[in-house]
Amino acid sequence: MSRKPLAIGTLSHLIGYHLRRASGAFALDFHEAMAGTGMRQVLLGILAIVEANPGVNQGAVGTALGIKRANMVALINELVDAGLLARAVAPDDRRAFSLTLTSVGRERLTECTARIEAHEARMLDQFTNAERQTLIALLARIEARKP
Amino acid sequence: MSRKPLAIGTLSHLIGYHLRRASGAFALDFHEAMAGTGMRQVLLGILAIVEANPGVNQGAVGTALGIKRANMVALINELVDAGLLARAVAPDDRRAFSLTLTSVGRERLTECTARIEAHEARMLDQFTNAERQTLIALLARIEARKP
DNA sequence: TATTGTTATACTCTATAACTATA
DNA sequence: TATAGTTATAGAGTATAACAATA
Repeated sequence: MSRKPLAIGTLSHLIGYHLRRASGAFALDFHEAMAGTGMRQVLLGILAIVEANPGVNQGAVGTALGIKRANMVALINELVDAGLLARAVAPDDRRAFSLTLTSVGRERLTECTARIEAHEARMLDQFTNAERQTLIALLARIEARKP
Repeated sequence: MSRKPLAIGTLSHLIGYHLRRASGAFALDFHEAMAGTGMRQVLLGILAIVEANPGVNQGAVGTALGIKRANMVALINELVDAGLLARAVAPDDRRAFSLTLTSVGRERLTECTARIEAHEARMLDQFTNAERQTLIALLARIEARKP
């Protein structure tokens, strides 16, 4: 017995609401796409940043992804324990950790990237390339707001 | 000592990543905008749905917002305890609860809606009306994907 | 003094399974 | 049997404060 969808009232014209719902839909499908890999959105985000910036400091990765220092610790431990990330004292600053991908980490990232591409293609199969570019450009302007 | 922003590598062309970041930026500013009201995104979402559908069932609200039945219980309790929501046994189905806003709930929603409008205006001050419409339309198509 | 990473902690959101009462 | 709401519980994300080592 299916019921007709409810009116969402004031929410309908709020960008924040639609962002929340769309982001949630992506997160759900992402989670399914990663089944069996043990990887999550945050962890892949970290691996991607380290791949693009080999030797980067732990704190800088957190800043780039909007993750607080205190919360980075457990995440990095998880990736190091899984053998995906190598952590070394930074040569120029003995307080800091310099992060690099291990070869296993590189492989894992490649496998997962393939899954992510499929997931994105599935979620956006009704979108033209122009629409995707438009969407990314609009979202990037929102992110660019100073925190 | 500010450092230059890192390269985000593969993430840059992923809609899912940008949705996550943009949604997070909105959530953060929303949270600040609600300081002192005790209201959160989910709670306002519920109030807005009930306002638009007086007498609606608890479960239907959850379905509309993507909240699991089990998680609705505490949220509705919170709103009822705060005197914002009235919960009555549904006249046509004694298993279900029929929800309506109290007068206090209506006032609270009005106050918060004003804050939310200001928050949206602040987040989107660089966007034209056309761009906002485009963004909402694109996001709505993502949400529309069957769960 | 300020910064990097750490620990401890708490709150919110989300997910699952088993229960009750009604239908 | 199926559905509406409930309880209990666990995992994940996020926030703050206080600390050690280093700058």
